[in-house]
Amino acid sequence: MKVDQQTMAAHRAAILKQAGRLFRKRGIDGVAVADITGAAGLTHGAFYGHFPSKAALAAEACRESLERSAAYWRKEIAQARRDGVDPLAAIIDDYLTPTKRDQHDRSCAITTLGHEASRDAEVGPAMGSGVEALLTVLQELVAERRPKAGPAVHADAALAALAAMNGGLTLARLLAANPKRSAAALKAAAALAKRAAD
Amino acid sequence: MKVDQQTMAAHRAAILKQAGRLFRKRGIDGVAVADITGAAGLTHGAFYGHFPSKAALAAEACRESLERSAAYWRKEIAQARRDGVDPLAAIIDDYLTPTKRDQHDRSCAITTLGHEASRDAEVGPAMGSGVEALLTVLQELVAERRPKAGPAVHADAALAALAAMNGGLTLARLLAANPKRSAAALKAAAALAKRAAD
DNA sequence: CCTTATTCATGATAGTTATCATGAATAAAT
DNA sequence: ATTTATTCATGATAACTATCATGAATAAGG
Repeated sequence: MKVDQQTMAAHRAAILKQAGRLFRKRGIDGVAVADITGAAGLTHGAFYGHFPSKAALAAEACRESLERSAAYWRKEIAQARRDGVDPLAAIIDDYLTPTKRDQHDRSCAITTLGHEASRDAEVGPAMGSGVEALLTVLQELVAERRPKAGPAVHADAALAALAAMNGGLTLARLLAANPKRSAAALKAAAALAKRAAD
Repeated sequence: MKVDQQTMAAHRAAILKQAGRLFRKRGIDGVAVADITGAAGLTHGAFYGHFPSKAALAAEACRESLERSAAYWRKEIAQARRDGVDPLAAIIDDYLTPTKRDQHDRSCAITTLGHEASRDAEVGPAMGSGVEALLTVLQELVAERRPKAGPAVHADAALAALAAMNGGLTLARLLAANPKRSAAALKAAAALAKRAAD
């Protein structure tokens, strides 16, 4: 049952999208190829026509997830400017929301998949390039705030801010059994991430 | 082939130790029970006499790994005091070392296992209690530095510092393909973690 | 000593999963 | 319209792995 190129492209995109969602939710090892194709409305047989292996899909899904996040950040920035709000604070606060803490499949792939990715020779580097996309966005915002500082300073501030954001989300999840502590982790990490830019 | 209580306790400890090491290196899903018992010098048959399930082992290994880290931090603190060095800076710098970045099996379990753990109802809370052990150590150091501030401030600073440390290690690993960027991540995160305490 | 309880090794078992093989259906090309 | 190429569904296959069952060896207790 051959399908036209358009639907085939849609199938591929659906597989990629569901992979991004399911991998974040249950981890790469926690999801079977059949789960992904099933969520995309196909059967497992369709898979190997689109991707050479599960690892290749994981690599592409990780990169794509992060690039999608970067694009989302840019939208948030534009909205914040319209609202007269600090764009960096808007990004950070949205990243460290209780909602995102609880819905793994909608939160940053660095946090949910970072380590499973960094163990894999194929997936790790792919994810690294996605990380750079996020850092670029942050770096631009830092540069705007501190025009007198050099690019190295901007780059370091972006790295530090993202580290605090990512770590804060991880801690908040591990402390989920104690809601107050978990909320405190989100708040403290957000505050520190903001300081990183100053 | 029954063994005496002492060797049996040693076997159990060996399983736990190897589990901590292998889980950090390859992830919980990436290690088979037989791998762990094998590394401990036993066969898979010995396992279920010591632990009711692999998940139970994972929970205990995670908690134990972090408590071991907390104990290690206390030793580092004592040494730093003898050397007249800032204890907090010593801990942070040691956490964010290139060596620890590269040797996953010797680094902090929060970073290597945090998300695999937080997805599991049994392992996540066990790890949360280990996280609290680490936070307690950091909080004491912050309290020492800022005696005038209240305990809530100390707690927040500890959370923020650990977030930056953990996130910095994650980023450094994902950026490993680019050594300069990776090193910059370690450095920037360390600097920010130190600021968290001030 | 001799009995008993127990630890570990060996060997199933059952379930899962990545990947491959085949064929039906159909888009695209002629 | 007919042929060709290709996408997806169905159905293997071959590993792998958590866990259980059994038995040999032996520590502990009498």
